[in-house]
Order: sequence, then C-alpha cells, then structure tokens
Amino acid sequence: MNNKKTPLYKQLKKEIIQKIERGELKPGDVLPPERELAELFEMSRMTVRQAISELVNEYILIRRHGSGTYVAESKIPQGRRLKSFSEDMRARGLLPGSKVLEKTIIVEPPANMIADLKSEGKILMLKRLRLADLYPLAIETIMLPIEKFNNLESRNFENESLYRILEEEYSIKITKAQQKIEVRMPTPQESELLEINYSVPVFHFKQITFDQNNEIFEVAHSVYRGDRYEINTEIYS
Amino acid sequence: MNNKKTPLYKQLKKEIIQKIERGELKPGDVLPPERELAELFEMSRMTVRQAISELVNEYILIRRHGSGTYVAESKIPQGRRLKSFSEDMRARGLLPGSKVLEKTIIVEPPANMIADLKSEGKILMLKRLRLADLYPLAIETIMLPIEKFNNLESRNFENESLYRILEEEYSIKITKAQQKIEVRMPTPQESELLEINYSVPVFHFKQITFDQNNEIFEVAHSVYRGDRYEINTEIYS
DNA sequence: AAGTGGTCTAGACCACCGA
DNA sequence: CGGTGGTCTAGACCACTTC
Repeated sequence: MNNKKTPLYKQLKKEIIQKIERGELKPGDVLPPERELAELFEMSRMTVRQAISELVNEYILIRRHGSGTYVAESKIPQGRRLKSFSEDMRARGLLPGSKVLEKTIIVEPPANMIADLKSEGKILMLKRLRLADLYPLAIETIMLPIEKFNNLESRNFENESLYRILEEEYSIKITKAQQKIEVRMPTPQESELLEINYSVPVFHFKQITFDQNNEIFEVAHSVYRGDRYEINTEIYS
Repeated sequence: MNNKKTPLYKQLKKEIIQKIERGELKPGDVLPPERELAELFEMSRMTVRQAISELVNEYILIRRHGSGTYVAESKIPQGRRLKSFSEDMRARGLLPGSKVLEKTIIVEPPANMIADLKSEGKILMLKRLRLADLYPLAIETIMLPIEKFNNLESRNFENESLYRILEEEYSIKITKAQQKIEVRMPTPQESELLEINYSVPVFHFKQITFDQNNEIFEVAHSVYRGDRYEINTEIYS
C-alpha cells in the first residue's frame, strides 16, 4: 500500500486525476465501473464512491445513472476557467498590455486585504495598470508573500506574465481561486487612471489564489471599467 | 415513514433546510451530532452523512472535525451551482421573497431580449421584484415561450418557485445557463423599485437557460442592487 | 436481462477538539 | 477523557440505461 496516513479515497482521486493528466483518460472516456475499481484498488465500493463523488463535485467526472462514469468534456465550463489578464484579453480579441504603477516590498498589507493575508513575512505589492488595445481597462493590485519567491522583486513585470514566471521558475501550479465580485463607483484616483468619468461604475474583483498544496500564494484586487468590460460565464445545475 | 419514493437523505436535507428557514436553526448554531440524527430519523449514520455532505457542498452547513456541524454564516462563499433566487438567498442566510410586478402574454419580446428569443409563438413575460429579508434586492424579468408550458400563465408566482413548477409539473430539467454580467447605473424606474439612490450602481445579469434537450426555455434579465449584493465564486485552472 | 450508478445498513476504528 | 466528525467495510436492494 501507499502512505498509510493518506485516506484511501484521496489516493484513488489522485490516481484518477493523474490518469487524466497523462492522457490515459480523455474527455468523454468511461471509467471502469465502481465495483471493478473497488476490486482493483482493494477498497470497498463506498470508498470508491467517495472519491468519485468529490471529482464529480469538482466537475472533473460526470455520472450517468445506469450508464457509467465519464471524464467531463471540458473540465471547467468556458468562461469559468482561471485566466490571467492576458489570456482573458486575447480570448476577447484584444491586445493585452501592462504598465507598472507600483512595485514595493511592505510589511503590513493594506487594511482591505489584510484578512486574507495573515502573513508573517514581507509582502511584494505589485500594482499595474492593465491595457486592452492600448486603452486602460483595469487596475490590478497583487500581494505575494515574498519569502516564497526568492528574488521575484527584481523582475520587471512590464510585459511579463506573472503567472508564467511563477509556474516556470518557481514551480507554482495554480489550482483554484476564490473570487468575490462587487460593483461600486470608482475613487477619484481610479477614475483618473482608468480615464473614465466619475459616474461610470466599476467591477471590483477580490481574488485569493491557491497553489497545488492548497496554500494561498496570492491575493489580488482588480478594478475594471464597467463601460468596457463584461463577464461571460456558463453555469450548470 | 414519509413518501417512499423520496430518498431518506433528501428528506433529511429538506428537514434541515426548513428548520433553517423557519429560524429554528440560525447561522452559527450547532446541529445535533450525526449519531443522534441517525437515531432520531431512524436511518444509518452514513445516510445522515450524505445529507449533511450535500448541504456542506452547498455552503449551507460547515463541519468542524471534533467539534460539530454548524449552520454557515451568511458571508460564506457560495458555490458555482446554478441556483434559483430563492436558493441563492437561503445560501446567504436571507429570507427570499417575491412580488409580481407584471405578468403578460406578448407577441414581440422587448428589443434588448429579442436576440436570444427567436421565438415563433407567444411569450409569457413575468416581472418580479425580489426580496431578501423583506427588502428589495433585485428586479427579475423572465421570458418563457408559452407554447411549451400549457396553462403556466394562470399560476400565481407570488410565492412559488418558477423552477420548481417547471421541474415538477412540466418535467423540465435545467441543465445549463449562459450568463453575461454587466455593471451600470440604474434607470429611474429601477432605482425607485429597488429603493436605492440614483448613484448606486447595479449588476445586470442576462441569462439564457437550457433544458435537458439543450433547448432554450427561458431568457432572464435581472438587475441587482450593487450595495447589497456580491458574487462569490470559485474558479479552477 | 445484464450491467451500471443510487441508496442504505450496522457496524468498526481513527483523528481531532474541548473541558 | 468523552464526544465529535472522518474514514472504511461488506454486504443488500432499487432505478436506470442499454442491448
């Protein structure tokens, strides 16, 4: 057997996810029946069901009563995928751009972000104006615990993708993000930076991003112009 | 026993939700231990756990290992499931309500909804003011092709769930919805109905809903107060 | 009819929390 | 320590899909 501390159903979950990642199971493929998996992995059917149930909740598998369990067609519904600003813009047919407004190392995060970043160490704060086809579209403020990312503060960020750097050079895999979306009026500073009238409302996104170990590695606040941005999404029952 | 067709765990789920709705269980309250619920409702503990697990997934309950199971506080993030207004409110710990503003049968849908409803027949337009804890929170305008739903126009809708009627009496299964979310300022009529100042921005949701045959059965526009509503969501890579 | 997932039982032992 | 939720078993029968 494997690690005795890890629950059996989590081991099976991992096994299935890896088969999907390695391409041995492709979208639309059928999984072996639950009874067979139980025999194969030497666990009871209820334990198999717990593993599968969690994967179904994560939209990775789909159950069809009387038919079988299948790998979901598109793991995550279109428009609900976690996208970087650049990816998002490209998907909308716009040219992404970036202008660094601030890049500082701080000890205390701002009051409105402190709740999520109960950090013990220093924090890199990166504030960027985000452009779409050369026009300002959003203001993005990102907080990263600098202790996890040696030398990250020396990077430029003007035209580099932060997520690409984290993934390729710091082996961070982004898995999940929690997002709150509010609507409000812009502050005077925001309306100036975004070049909008004070009467144009904005989206305010507050995002907490998790890595492969389910640890928070980023807290981001973004303010988007309400007159030039809309959210498109698909939801399922 | 109750209805023999309904699974036991769903009966228990309903029981718990009703206790929350009636105020017998308030946010932060402890549920009876699983073993006690099992005895009380004459079912096995695993069945109790299935009911509770689903409510935990819907962010209605929270489990604390070694301590107990609690009713979630209203600020807890909600999932990415397709929810009716009532379900959404319940998940936030608020009491849903409804007031019909308009219920008419029309031939031509309004210009801003026509694109999605290339309908050949008549349309039922239902406009409701949606309440949370008795205060106005949203204005919802729903268009349904009336030819598909015989006699639906005779229903009251004041305190009936539209989705429940469609599901139970017309065998419609809701599978998917496409949503656009914009932010804008309210019209004078909207700010009056929602009881907000003209300077409070609003969310504008435009939703197209699909049934089990992937056919559009509903087009809905909803306008939510920006000062009292926020979207909570999880996204995955 | 055969095979699949859906529901359910009556136990067992482990891991964590709080007094 | 006792009580809680967390994991797990080895069955059983039901409901649905597919042939």
